[in-house]
Amino acid sequence: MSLQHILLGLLAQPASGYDLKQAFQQRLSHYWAAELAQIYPALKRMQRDGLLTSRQQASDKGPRKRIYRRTAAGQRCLQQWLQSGPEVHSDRLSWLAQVAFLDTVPVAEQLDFFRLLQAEFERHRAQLQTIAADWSAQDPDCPEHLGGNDLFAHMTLRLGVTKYTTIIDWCSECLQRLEHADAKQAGSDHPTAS
Amino acid sequence: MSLQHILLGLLAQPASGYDLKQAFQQRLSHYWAAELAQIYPALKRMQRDGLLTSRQQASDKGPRKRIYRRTAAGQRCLQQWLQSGPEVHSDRLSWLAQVAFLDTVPVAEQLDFFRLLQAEFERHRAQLQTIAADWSAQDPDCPEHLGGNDLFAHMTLRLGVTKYTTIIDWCSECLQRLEHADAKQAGSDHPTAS
DNA sequence: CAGGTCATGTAATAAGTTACATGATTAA
DNA sequence: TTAATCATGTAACTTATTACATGACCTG
Repeated sequence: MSLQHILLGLLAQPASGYDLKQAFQQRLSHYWAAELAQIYPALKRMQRDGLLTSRQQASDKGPRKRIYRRTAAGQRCLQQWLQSGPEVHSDRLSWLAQVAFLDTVPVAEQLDFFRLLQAEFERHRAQLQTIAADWSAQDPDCPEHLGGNDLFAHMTLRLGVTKYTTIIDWCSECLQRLEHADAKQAGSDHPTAS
Repeated sequence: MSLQHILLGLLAQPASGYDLKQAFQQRLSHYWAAELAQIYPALKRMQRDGLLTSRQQASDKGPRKRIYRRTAAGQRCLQQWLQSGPEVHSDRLSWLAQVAFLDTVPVAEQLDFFRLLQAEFERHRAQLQTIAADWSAQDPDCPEHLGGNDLFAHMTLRLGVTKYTTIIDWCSECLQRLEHADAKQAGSDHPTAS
């Protein structure tokens, strides 16, 4: 159950469930998502288990918040997660499963599929590049000399960009292969007048 | 619910639940996993919904199997899935979330983490490369002239290899950055005798 | 006859999503 | 005053994992 550990990680600063949801969107959106309906019960459970404490606090805007903070046990739990080595589960990439069965639709739709996929990942990459640009605008010699959490945040950002680039390039390659195969096919069906 | 659609895709040839589990391991393992405990009920439900038919059949080895095959409705359902465009959900890469919080452990463990991660993905890549090698051993001019389902199977294989390579290279980069940052840190703590 | 693989299932639990319900505060 | 945002939660449902139960058949 990684959600618990991720919440502990995000709680380096005390925060409410609502704050944490925003942190997910801002910091982890391209590799983890969580709904409020999942976050609130998780926080409650973690408090019950002694990993967190909470107290209510007036907000600058809107109603009172319930602010959570890690206990010493919460700290330990986070450390253990990180010290237990990387958690690599098998991915669930349904779009890639779709590719595996794409031979059951006509070529025109195969091409559409890859074009849509490429556009989708170009959007994803653009989002990350915007973040990266903001970052280096604020701090000119950015990739160097980053310390503490910023270093790791930058690493995850960088992997995101290169991973999306890998997929975008692969889409181009697939499109070329399909066009090539399609041309050969058309050639044998309808040989030129010669 | 992609599992249903993936099962439909795998059922290009009639197969039993047990056969399908093996197909998952052999064909989709690096981007989708499914347990028998998930497959059997899914097949039952799909038959109830008219997407599949089944009949019992003696096996060459072991007890009788229940062989499933797609109905016309099942075919249509698969086509619709593919024609509805790529299904891109946000990934859940807990190891990447771990990286995001790695500033809370000592440098030595940060290094260990990336070394383990790199080794893990090197294993993954090696698996795929074995498959790719078998493939081109059987068929010398393999990447060219592939048609039908083989073309798409080859595409997914290729993405797997390049994606793992991207991650492996990124690990090297991260290790370098950490060693560099650590050297600077050590330098300021313990300046050389000069 | 013991251990392995083939083969099919159920039960209990965990994790995640969608929909619903409530209410405060603030800016237009 | 009305829409947006802030804020917290519950209920129902779907999806996925782990553990358990059963039994046929085959090899040594």
